[in-house]
Amino acid sequence: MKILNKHTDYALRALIALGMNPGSRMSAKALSEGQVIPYQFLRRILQELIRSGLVNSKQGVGGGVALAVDPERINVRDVIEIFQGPVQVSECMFRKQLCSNRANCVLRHEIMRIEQLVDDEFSRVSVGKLITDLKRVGEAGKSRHVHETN
Amino acid sequence: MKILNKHTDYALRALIALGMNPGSRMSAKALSEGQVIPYQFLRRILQELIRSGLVNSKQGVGGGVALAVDPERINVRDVIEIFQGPVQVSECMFRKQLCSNRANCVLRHEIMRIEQLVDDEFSRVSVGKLITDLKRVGEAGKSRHVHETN
DNA sequence: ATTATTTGATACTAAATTAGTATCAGTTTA
DNA sequence: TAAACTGATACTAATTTAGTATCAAATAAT
Ligand code: FES
Ligand code: FES
Repeated sequence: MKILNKHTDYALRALIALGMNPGSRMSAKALSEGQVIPYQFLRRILQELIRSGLVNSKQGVGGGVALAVDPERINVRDVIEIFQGPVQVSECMFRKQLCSNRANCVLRHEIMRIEQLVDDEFSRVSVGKLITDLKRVGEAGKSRHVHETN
Repeated sequence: MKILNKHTDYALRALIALGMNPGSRMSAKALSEGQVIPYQFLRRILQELIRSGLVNSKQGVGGGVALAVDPERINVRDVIEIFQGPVQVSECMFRKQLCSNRANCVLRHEIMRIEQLVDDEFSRVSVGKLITDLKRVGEAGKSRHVHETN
């Protein structure tokens, strides 16, 4: 049961990389090589991040993408939502009118509670926090990359 | 981002149905009709529940499945684990030795925290609790079915 | 102006997972 | 011995996720 998919994972890595040296504009190519993410795949992910307003872009030589908002104000929840839709544990479909008392459904109720909890927790983790933590650890540890799912 | 898949969902519905009238043994056919779950699919799900020890089975006429353990001692986490594996938000693969300080990875750390939280919460929801709640609500509401994902 | 570098838009393929179906052998009861 | 069951297992279909490819348009440097 995996919660983050590659889109989300790569997006987070890219955002963190962009936030590491503030104000930096990086090309998809550079990011792809730095974070070891398939170029074309990353391109599409970046395009979504641009559409969502989290990063801005500039075409042409010397162009690339940069954070459009303070990394403190980007949280993991946002990114999950962009690539995987809102957290929802399960959803009743009223399939063929069978579910006549959705409002009273206990399982649904419990599940929504947990769903909310997960949502809140992911909201609490900002890219900014990840960056500052990474930097602090980096002082000692010295590793370049960011994170790798699978 | 859906957390429960159909296997888990149907399994839970079956377990709840079995627990509703204690000691009852029901055939896959009856369960399938009662809960509106595709018969052959449910059969395989039940077979897994049997293997896992949560229910026992009896072959032949009048046979079927029944809960093997107290519904209070079956929780949603158990069922998720059977059908979707352990909760794991994401996992570092050490792909090509790039991830040299997994232990210090901040994203991983945060994610494991949330993972643990989700796990704990699902552990807290027992089939028994769902049943008693359902019964209480059922007094008033009067609906037959259990829950429906999608 | 021309060329190299970059994103924008979008279509496509491949792999993996999830959902669902089918079949036949063996057990139990009537 | 027939009917109602589960056990085991193989199979197909649908959906989602992951990844590739292409071409147009923008920008900057030469
Ligand atoms: S990148 Fe490997 S553990 Fe985070
Ligand atoms: S079954 Fe419809 S809400 Fe639970």
